Amino acid sequence: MRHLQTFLMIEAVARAGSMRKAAEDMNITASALVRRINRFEDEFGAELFERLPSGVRLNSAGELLLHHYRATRSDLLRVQGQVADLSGERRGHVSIACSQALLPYFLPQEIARYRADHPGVTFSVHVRDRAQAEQDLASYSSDLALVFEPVYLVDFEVLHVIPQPVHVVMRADHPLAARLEIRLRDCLDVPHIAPSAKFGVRHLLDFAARRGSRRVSPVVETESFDMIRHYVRHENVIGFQIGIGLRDPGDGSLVFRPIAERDLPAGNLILGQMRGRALPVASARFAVQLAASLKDYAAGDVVERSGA
Amino acid sequence: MRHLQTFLMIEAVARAGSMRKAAEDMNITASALVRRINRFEDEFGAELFERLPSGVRLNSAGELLLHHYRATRSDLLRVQGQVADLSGERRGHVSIACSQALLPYFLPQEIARYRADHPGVTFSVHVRDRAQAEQDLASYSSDLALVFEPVYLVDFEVLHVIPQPVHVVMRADHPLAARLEIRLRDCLDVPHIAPSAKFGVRHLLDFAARRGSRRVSPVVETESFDMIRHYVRHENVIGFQIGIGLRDPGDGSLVFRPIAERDLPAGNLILGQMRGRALPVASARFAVQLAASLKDYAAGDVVERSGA
DNA sequence: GCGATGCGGTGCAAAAAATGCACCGCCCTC
DNA sequence: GAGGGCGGTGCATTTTTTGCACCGCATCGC
Repeated sequence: MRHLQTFLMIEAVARAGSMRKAAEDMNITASALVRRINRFEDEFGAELFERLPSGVRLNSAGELLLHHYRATRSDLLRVQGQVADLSGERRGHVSIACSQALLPYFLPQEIARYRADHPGVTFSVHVRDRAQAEQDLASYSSDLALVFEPVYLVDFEVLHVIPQPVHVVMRADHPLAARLEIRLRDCLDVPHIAPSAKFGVRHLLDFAARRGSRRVSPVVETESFDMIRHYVRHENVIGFQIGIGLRDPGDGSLVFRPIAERDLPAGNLILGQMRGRALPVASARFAVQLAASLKDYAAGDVVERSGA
Repeated sequence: MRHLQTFLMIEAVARAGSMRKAAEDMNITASALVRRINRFEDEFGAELFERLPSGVRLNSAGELLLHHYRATRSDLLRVQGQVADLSGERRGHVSIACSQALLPYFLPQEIARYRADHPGVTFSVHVRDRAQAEQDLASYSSDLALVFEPVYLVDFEVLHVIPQPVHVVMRADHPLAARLEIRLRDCLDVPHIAPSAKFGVRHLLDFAARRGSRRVSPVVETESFDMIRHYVRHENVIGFQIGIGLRDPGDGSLVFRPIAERDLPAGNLILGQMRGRALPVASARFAVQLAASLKDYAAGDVVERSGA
């Protein structure tokens, strides 16, 4: 859409912090960009940037305008999708911010299933921790968020919730693998690899450990759950992950066990959107499918998938 | 704002029903307009108009887009107002759709009071019946609506309500003027002038009359309450109006009396906006003032103003 | 202390986009 | 079947936008 080009430039300048850098990003000369910005500021009736010696920075007017622009752009895309939809094309785009646990099994399966019915719909999947996911929604960067234990900002609107107990991941020959029930203290007594503090799983572990006057002290701390799943094969430590991110590899090499609920209450896996926003048709429909699948998952498949 | 010019043209075409007429309205040639529309349709990915031999008409894609555009424009104006506000200018514009009863006394007084504090704020006052007022909100033509007995569409969000009994308006020498209490049947027994069916006052009268197996049969029916107030001076009939639209002229020539509540329950005067919409600062503040004034009015001044 | 560097901004000419004019084919009306 | 109104198009013109060269200014590094 051509009429929003000036806004694209404003956004680029805000991101780059400098008109010249932004001009390079947009493949135009600095002078052209400077004049567009200045002309728009004149028409708009207020400056959007503070001019600093080292460049420019959005002022509050600019922040307000940028937010308006993002809302406008997102709404226009929604309308465009709606129009394509009513002409029977079933086109559209879904952008979703999600926690890492969804990446290996759940989300690929869901996206593939959706695309089987609607091949014209494309997807963006953004891996975000729980705080970033909500920022993504607020800035219209993502339509949907599927996150474990979100921070719950005011603009987060919950579409569906399922409980997710934290599981222990370990090799089949780990001493704890034989236990029928795994207590939190057992986990903390043996060497463990854990995600860093910004993730929901770690947050729950830290909280529960403090309650028992213990501390989570991982031998390896990482931001990648993939790393966790693979590391336990190399050194015989235990890792942590929520059930939906785990599936039996089939060769019996890895074992998952939920941690006793009295020690560590299950966290929530939450599907949400930005409060009050009208989603594009494709995103709205995908959200419905996700909610249904989550419901099925919570109802039936937990045992099968978390068993050894 | 320049970047929305194409939308202005689309709106003009939709209104005119013909590209050539719209081009004249916009003071450009038909060819320029045709090409802008066609180019936009290409970029957008769908036609916005049905091409008929006699001209063009919006299709559903066009309707969707036009709604998006109106929302966008209104939001941009809101942002502009907010920015002006944070620079301390207190500029802005308030557009309000209201029933006729508010025109003679209440609204002028409120607007003047608001403008005394904020001289930079301008107003548009649109006289609308109760159905039109809600359409105005839905199409972003008005920020606020102050209407008697609205039809209550889904997108109408109530900000404040006060009850308004229907009053009888008559010359001081009318036989009913001497009564302490006026019954509905008394009104229907004597010649009367009444507003037409689309107004709330008439709606209440019709409903109550039917309940008593009577009919409202006015000697004059009009769309103007001004007409009603003045006509009763020339022929000795009774008229109807809600209290807020009446004030004693001071010379004792006219008399107002509420109709007995057991015959005709009081209607509601409602201040509202479009559901979920973020109002411009000026409109939001004016709405707060209106709500406060309505509350005061309902609490205290009714007796004084409706008395002879 | 003093160039060197990077910043936003400006004058001017070239390039690109939008517009106006004349005109086409079409359909309906009279 | 002629006339008028409709949307649409080729082409020259006008308007707008862009690129290039350059300015004044502040900062940083030596």
